[in-house]
Amino acid sequence: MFAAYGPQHWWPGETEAEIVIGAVLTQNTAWGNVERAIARLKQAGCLSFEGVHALARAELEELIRPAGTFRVKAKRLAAFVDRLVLDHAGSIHDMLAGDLKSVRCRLTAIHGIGPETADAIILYAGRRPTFVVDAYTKRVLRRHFLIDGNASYETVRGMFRNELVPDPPMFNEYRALLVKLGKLHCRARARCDGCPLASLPHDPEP
DNA sequence: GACCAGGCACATC
DNA sequence: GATGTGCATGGT
Repeated sequence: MFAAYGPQHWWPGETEAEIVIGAVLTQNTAWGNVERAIARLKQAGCLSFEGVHALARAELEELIRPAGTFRVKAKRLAAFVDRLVLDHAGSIHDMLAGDLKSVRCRLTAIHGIGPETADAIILYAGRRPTFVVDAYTKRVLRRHFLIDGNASYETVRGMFRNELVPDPPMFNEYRALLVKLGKLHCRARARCDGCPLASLPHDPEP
């Protein structure tokens, strides 16, 4: 995939705060809408943990509105920065330090941070070796008959963790390339009845 | 107008 | 433990 598509330059964010905020905002949301919300936060001078923490809930909601489900996501971002400030004195490095299992539990205990968002934060903001499993990853693996349709998040994550050298930059690139390929699969199937992809399992599994 | 997009929490069975 | 539903915007 790397030979075919080259580096994907993920995560598209400059700071740890921007990565975390993007990870929450992109939940069930197209990235283009997330970019617009992030641009509004930046414009308001609030694209930081302190900035988000200082905002009133209604202000935060209004700024991130383009990303959709803005009330839900404002609550989740507020929950994250609250834990960051209260438990780690506002230090993201402190929050992401310690053994990976503990860090993962710490993150998933926060309202609005599920397994995928936690792994995205750990890999892309913490640059630590955990694999992010998303719908595209499952789609690509399933269409290559590497998993079946009901494989759990942890099962798929375990495949990468057990069979690859835990190298964060490689995990970063691998997952980004899976998303790239997953999108191509999706589009190719949508417009090309005769292409070889059409013979692969449908989504969802028939 | 329907469907989907780099999920998650919550209710219910 | 498995399944269903609400959240809400913007692009196709």
